[in-house]
Amino acid sequence: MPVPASDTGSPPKSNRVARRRDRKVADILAAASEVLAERGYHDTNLDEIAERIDLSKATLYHYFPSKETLVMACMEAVGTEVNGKLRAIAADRSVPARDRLIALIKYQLDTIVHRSPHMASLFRQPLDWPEAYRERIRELQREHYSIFRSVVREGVKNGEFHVDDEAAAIHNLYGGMNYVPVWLRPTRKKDFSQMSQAVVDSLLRLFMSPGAAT
Amino acid sequence: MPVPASDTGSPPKSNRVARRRDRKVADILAAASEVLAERGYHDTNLDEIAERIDLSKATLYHYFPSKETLVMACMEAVGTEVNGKLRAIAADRSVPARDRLIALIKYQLDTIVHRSPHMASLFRQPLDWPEAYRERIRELQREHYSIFRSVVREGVKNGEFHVDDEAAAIHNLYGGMNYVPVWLRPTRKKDFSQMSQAVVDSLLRLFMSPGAAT
Amino acid sequence: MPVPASDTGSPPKSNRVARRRDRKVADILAAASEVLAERGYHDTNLDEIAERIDLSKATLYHYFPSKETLVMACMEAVGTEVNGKLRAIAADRSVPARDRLIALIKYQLDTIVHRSPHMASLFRQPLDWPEAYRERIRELQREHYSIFRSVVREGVKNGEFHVDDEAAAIHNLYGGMNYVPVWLRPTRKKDFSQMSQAVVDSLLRLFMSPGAAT
Amino acid sequence: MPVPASDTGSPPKSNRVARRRDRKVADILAAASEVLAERGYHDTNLDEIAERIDLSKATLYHYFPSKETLVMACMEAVGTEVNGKLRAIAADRSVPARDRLIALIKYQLDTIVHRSPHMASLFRQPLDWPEAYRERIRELQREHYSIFRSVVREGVKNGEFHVDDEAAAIHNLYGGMNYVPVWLRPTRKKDFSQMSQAVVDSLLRLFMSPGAAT
DNA sequence: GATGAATGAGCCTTCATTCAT
DNA sequence: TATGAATGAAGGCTCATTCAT
Repeated sequence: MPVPASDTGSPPKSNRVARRRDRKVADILAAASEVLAERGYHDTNLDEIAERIDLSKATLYHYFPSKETLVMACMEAVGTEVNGKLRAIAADRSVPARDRLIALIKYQLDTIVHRSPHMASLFRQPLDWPEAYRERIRELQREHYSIFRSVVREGVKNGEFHVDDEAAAIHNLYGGMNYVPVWLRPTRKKDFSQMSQAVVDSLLRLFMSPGAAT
Repeated sequence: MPVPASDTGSPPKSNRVARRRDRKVADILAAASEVLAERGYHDTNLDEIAERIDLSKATLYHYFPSKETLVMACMEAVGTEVNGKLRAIAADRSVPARDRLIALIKYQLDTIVHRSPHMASLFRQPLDWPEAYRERIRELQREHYSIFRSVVREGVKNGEFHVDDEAAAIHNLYGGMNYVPVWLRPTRKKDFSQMSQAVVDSLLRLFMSPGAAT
Repeated sequence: MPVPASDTGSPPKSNRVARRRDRKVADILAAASEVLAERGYHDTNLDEIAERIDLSKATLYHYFPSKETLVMACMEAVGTEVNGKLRAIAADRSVPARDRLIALIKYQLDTIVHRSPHMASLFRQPLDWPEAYRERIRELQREHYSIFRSVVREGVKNGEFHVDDEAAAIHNLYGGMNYVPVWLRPTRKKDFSQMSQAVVDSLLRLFMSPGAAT
Repeated sequence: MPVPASDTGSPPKSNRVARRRDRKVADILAAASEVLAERGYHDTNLDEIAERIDLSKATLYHYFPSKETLVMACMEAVGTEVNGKLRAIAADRSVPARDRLIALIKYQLDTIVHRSPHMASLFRQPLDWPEAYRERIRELQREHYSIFRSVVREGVKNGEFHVDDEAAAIHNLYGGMNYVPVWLRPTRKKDFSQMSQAVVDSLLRLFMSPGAAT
């Protein structure tokens, strides 16, 4: 009674192995992101990541050739996921630009608050990384940025938005959206989610021409 | 004999000594701030600070009992200076709130860009420090924040500004003002100074009720 | 049924298996020798050897119980091969001792240069190995040495050679023959092959009584 | 009663400190050379060096910025000392070239045997070092080589020596002189010193035209 | 037999901090 | 006051070896 017809030599095994490996990689990435989010890049050490998933530090090197690579993988994961979600939101032209922008902002706020601002700050800090990584990060940032910009532009084009200086407006949008005073976070998560709507409303003013100041 | 009348005997010497010591402390603080601004907290080590002022690392410990203390002193210096300047601007009630707010924003933008965002990020990163320092930093931040808030409130009170949610508006003001993507800074200093006015104009919309959207 | 008469039942299979195993062992040995020759002992790791023959590192342990054993096997292979060839050359008494010595030297020079001096240096470096291996290496060296010595002795006996101190002469022969400044090798392969004849000629002087010095 | 005229401010202290430092550096160098000689480069670790002179490993970094630098310093020390001594021997033109060559060889033999062949092998192994160090090592080697060559040339010029191919002759001289089968060394130190004269005599044949072969 | 996974032990290096002078 | 010297603790990385599948 040999092997069922549906199964063939190595592929199945290879599949299983690959799946198992992928799961492990995902676990590591999750743990690493967690620690990274809690401690920031410099205070994150491989021992802690390893310990969280009950692995030896050396084993991490079975999956990632360096700390840098591991961290970069975390950023890649977060970056592509976030950009993907944002792109999906931005792409639905049946929704008014304003509403899409609101959705984008809310998603971003949620991401920042829940994934922790540390993760976000990884994208802004000039770590001494190999140029290849730097470039990839910039790429992810440009992508992220361009999603917001595209919706803003559509809004401007169809009269939903009015800006004097698009770059400045988006700069401020970015700042407001990503501003999370890390110090306060642990004790004020609730406040932030409550403030969420108010923050969004306020940010929208950046894209509306001001009325009379009385 | 330029000794203060109230002191006799050793105090005169003590005075000179104190002056000398204060100058040294100032030198150290300046060097430390410089390195901190250039490299960021984690890439700053005492050797480099000491070397810049031609001092031995061990000597630093005559003036500051720990790296934490030294860095904290830098933050204290910057924080009180900035807060002082801002307070002076905010205090002049002869100037319309709007103009004062503009001045505050511009000063803050300049500070961020010229003192380097690294210094600013020190105030946002959750270093693993003793609670006493953490509290002092929060205090400086609250002070800083309250200056902006006071001017905003005045503006609201006298009808210059209109906000739906003061906290949200100031949050966004803060974000926009402090947002400096560290990655891009070195190559885009010019852009930032050029953008300065546009950013200010855009931020002001946060405090003006939006007009008709078409 | 190509089974040897003496074996029955499982042995046939065992035979094939053994052959297969032997071939694999040979492959591994070849790869290991290659890496050893390229990188030297300390810069050779099992991963690289395994990779070259498209095998898992763990699999190496099916054939060799340790890195030491594997390296020793390489040395055994090289040692016995070289000693075998040399012995064959030395054994042909129809050839004058002098010509045989020349052939021996040339063969050794070729071996050093082509198999790389790294391989040769394995025989000279005092690796922290179990005494058993050390002893085996000494044995191979003694064997190697004795081949040269035997030809030299024959030459001395039949008047082809003249030496004052056989041991010293052979020592110097050895040194000259095995001396390959590793640093220079990659860029000077040509020089070495060109120098080959000159080196041999020079070495022969060790075995000829000097003429008048003026 | 202030300071004696002969003593001035910092220099004396600086002198003492420098002396103390120099002594320590010398101690470290000695210990490092010892370990290097016993174990070879790859099996030498900083812990052992530090331990031998009762220092913390971290302290070594007070004197040498890296393992490489420390090892290089050892080589520099040995290289310059040996070259210096050899140069002194070679320079005395009142002595026949032949006698000077004998002295050179004997000094080199002694050096190899007493400082251990490991030290010598450092000069021949292609460690993965920064090019700057590689170049310096080559320089020391060239210097060393040129000393022997210069004496040989003088000998050839004044008829003391006869060679067919100078390069080949020196190559063999080098090989014979530096050939010390490390494996055997610990047990045969005596043999080597006894053989010393015989080896020298044998090597001299490289520089004398062979007489009739009977 | 083959291999992915896991790891302990070890190594080089950094750095804030202490201390004797 | 000033500093050279010293160090413990920690961190990133490598590698031969083991083991379950």
